[in-house]
Amino acid sequence: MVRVRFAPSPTGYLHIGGARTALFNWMYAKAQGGKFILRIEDTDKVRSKQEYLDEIMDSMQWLGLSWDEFYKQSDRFDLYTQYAQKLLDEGKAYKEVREEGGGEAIVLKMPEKVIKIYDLIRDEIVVDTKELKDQVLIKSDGSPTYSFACVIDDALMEISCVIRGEDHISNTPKQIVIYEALGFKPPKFAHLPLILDDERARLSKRAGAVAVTDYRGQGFLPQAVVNYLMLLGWSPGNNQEKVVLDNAIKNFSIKKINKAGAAFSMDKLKWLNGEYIKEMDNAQLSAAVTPFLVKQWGAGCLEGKTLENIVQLYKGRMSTLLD
RNA sequence: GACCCCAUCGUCUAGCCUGGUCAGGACACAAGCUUUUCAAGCUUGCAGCGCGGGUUCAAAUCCCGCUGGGGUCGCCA
Repeated sequence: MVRVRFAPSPTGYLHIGGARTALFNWMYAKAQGGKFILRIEDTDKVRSKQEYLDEIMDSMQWLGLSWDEFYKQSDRFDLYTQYAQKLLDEGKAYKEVREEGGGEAIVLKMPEKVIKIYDLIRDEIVVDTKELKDQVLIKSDGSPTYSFACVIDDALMEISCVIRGEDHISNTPKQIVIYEALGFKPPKFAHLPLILDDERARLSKRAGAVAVTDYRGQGFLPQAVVNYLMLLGWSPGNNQEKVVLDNAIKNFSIKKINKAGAAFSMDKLKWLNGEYIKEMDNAQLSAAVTPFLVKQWGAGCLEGKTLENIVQLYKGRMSTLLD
């Protein structure tokens, strides 16, 4: 049974890179007849915010990425503490008193060995634990660290393949050590290439829109965003650009995902969006455009047939609903 | 800096695994057609295997090195 998850932390809005990670997980689950799990990694009590959680779920729904199961790590703190205690009892971890502020953290001893990661996209990645330090499992405030909670949840939720961004490659070996200490079998991994801006640097705010909601606000259709995102690092083959989602799912294969980072192109997204706009009928398009008109000019400025006629006129030249 | 990942047109990519098709498509760009004009549409064009060594009759494709880019080095996730 294929079980995959998307695990955002509600410390910010859902950005376009996260959205693609979610999309690939979702497509893989659909393609394999598996389950797609949304797990909120809200172990950082200070930075996690309800408004971000709402925005993340809202963005995913807008994109059509529905989940089969839902969990929040903040509901599961007892579990993490239990497993940490177990490692303590087995002598695999030790307590460490924090110099400032006090409090005891639980830290995993790093064994000496060579770790092999099996990555579906990159094949085998080998790392010597000599490169790694002992890992904090439970912070001195009692909350689990990212890696510890992540490993326990992935194991307990029986995640078959962890599909996440390439920025997580370097903490994969640390996590494998935790799996082994706990006696869990590590899942498969697939590390997605990162989405870069037009200067090939990591996507950041100055590159324009980053949040999924920004694209929504700028008049992009969810189908276009989804279509564009799946083309970043993957191709359905046979020279298709405008992809029917069901066909894409049918053709989806993790092994065909690219290894190299992909630069985000607003031009191509706009073109795709225009293509989707052209195929909408006037009534649909009028309805889609109305919220933007209301926002700009107030309610009731254009309605019914008049709007449909105008929309008909402009359909060919629009690349976003804002136009 | 250390460790890890990566490398096909400006950009996204097909091709790479199982060497032998003028390296294919798309966005952008340019020109033309069409159009009262602008878009759209159609046609055409421009443009690429980072470099150097191997292996081979033959390398974008396999191997090594270099260069370049990216990622990670938190009691953040």
